[in-house]
Amino acid sequence: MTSIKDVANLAGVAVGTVSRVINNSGAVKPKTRQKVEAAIQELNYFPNEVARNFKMQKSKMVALLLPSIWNPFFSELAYYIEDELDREGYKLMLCNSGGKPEKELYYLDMLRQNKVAGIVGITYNDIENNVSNDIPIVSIDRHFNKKITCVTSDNYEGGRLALRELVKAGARKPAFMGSVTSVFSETMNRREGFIHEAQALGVDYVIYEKPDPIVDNQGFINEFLHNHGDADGIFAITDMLAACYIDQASKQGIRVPEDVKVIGYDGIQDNPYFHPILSTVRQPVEEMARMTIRLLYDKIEGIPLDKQVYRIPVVFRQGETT
Amino acid sequence: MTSIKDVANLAGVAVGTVSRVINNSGAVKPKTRQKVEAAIQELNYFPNEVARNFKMQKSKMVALLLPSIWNPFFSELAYYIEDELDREGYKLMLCNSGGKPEKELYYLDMLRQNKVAGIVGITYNDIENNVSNDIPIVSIDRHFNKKITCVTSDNYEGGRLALRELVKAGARKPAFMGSVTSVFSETMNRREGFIHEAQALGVDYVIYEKPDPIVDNQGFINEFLHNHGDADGIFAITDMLAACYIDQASKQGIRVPEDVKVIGYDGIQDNPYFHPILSTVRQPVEEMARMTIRLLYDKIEGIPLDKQVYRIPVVFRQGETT
DNA sequence: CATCAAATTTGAAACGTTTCCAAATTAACT
DNA sequence: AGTTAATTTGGAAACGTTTCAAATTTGATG
Repeated sequence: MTSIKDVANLAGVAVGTVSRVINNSGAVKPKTRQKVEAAIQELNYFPNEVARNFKMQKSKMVALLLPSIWNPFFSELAYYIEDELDREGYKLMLCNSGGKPEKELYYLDMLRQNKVAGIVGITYNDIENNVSNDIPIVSIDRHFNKKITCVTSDNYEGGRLALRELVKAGARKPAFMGSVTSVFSETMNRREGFIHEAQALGVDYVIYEKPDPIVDNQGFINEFLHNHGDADGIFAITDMLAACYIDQASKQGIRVPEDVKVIGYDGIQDNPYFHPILSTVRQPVEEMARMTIRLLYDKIEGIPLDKQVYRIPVVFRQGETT
Repeated sequence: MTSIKDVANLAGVAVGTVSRVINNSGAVKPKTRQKVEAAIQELNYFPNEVARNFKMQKSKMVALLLPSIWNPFFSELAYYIEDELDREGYKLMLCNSGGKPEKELYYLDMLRQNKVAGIVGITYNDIENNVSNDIPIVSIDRHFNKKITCVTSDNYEGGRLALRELVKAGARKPAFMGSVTSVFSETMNRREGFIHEAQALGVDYVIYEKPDPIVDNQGFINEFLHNHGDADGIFAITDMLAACYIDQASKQGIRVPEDVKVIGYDGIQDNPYFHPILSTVRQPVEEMARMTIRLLYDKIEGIPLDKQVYRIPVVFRQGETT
């Protein structure tokens, strides 16, 4: 492989000079620059990025650690994250943890060994103590501590919004359906918003939860239908759960939205060719992704951030289920 | 950062010895090994992977170059590819090209500079000439030349299968709906299989194509409906197109499957909560992903492959649209 | 205990950059 | 032209690892 040394020889200059030409650093006489550039052309030389990373002790690689890229919400997020990273010449490394704590730690270790510039983490367990201080992290939807900045949709307002929309659509006894998430998860606030708004409006409501992650959605939903057949509105903590509910409910002859109104959360239906089109609280995925990366840039450059948690407004998107 | 030298000092041995302990290469006396391991423990040392990559002039990084991870077919593929890579300690770098030739070339250049171990490419234009020989590539669904091995579903059989299923479901005049793909694209064979099977069975058929990629699906479909209102079976080249057709057709009062039978290709509906559940030719995504990576491993290790194109059987999956 | 082969260890070179100081050249004034 | 200041260039050191030839230790054998 042709190296900077070959270029220097051919151009009749020192390696340092070639380096300065390549990086536009330091002063170089126009004539010298020309010679060097000619040599680069002739040898079809391109800098060895690996050597550079090594020398600089840092790389332009950012890792995205999430449960599964297969999940449509995450794949949309990953799309925008990669796009935003590319704008500054950063590269994206993808790590599927499956939500398993041991795999999350395994990847965290690996990323440290590989000296990535930063990490975007969507993790299931508390990684606060397993993370070295010298690698910037921004997490999505998980708030651990000062060290790890968090970007999230405004879950609390989302919960309130969902409750209001259910009531507006005619529900008299709305139910929250979801999982008991860890105290670190910001998604917990969806439930809080729901509850507080129900109380503020004086509406009767139901809370139904299962440990996270829910493995047996169907069983969970059937149990709910058995115990709370009187609920006439559902706020499901994710679109997937909402869709699953509708599927199960229809098997029992329950019609949506005639008998029960349903609202999900996420807004994963990008191409609304499939039905029912969910009424949902749409997360501003693109904005979240870009903000995450820009905050990560700040951390990489050592710029102090003014907040620990950045909440981005959500909007209600009307579908066919309310 | 603590380096191999610190470990060597603490353990009272030479750096070479530490290296041999870490890599299990060469002979090391048990007693020495113990001393070294103790030192590693005490210093909490872990090898600098970047330095290693540099010295070895290769990394365990594989790039996945595709139009958009947002596309559910690709995100499933990416999931399995990452999983298979991780089994051998390889890492995945994700590159969204948007299907734009210039972006594909830009990424290819970048990957070369970064000395990735290999590339999985799902590209829109012919990258044959823009790729150096020293970096192994396996492509999915695109067959350029000897240099680039191709993994694909058995598109030809998939086309035949779709035609047969449409006829079996009662269609008298089935239509193929898709895009005129480049000659390099293996997906072209879906059309060929469709045509040949129709001819073999003596069935009347329609071929309707638009340049790839189709930007205005709706316009394309409406044009089709206008020109070929008599077609009573549709084989759409992707599930997305099938779903879009059904959506448009229903707006014109056409019922599926009563009036028209529809079959897609891909099998993207992993969680069939949404309707209609498409009848489709399911690509064996997991198998394709794993085979792709194993072939890439062979290429990385210089093992010659016996074929240029590896075709994996498809199956028909009955949904609600036939 | 002397010898020799095998096993183990040492330490320097190399990988391709960037960076920094010193040296050399050029430019700007008297 | 001579002096000084500013600009440009040269080249070595350093980053953390692996590898390899040479040196040393070990252990068996006579």
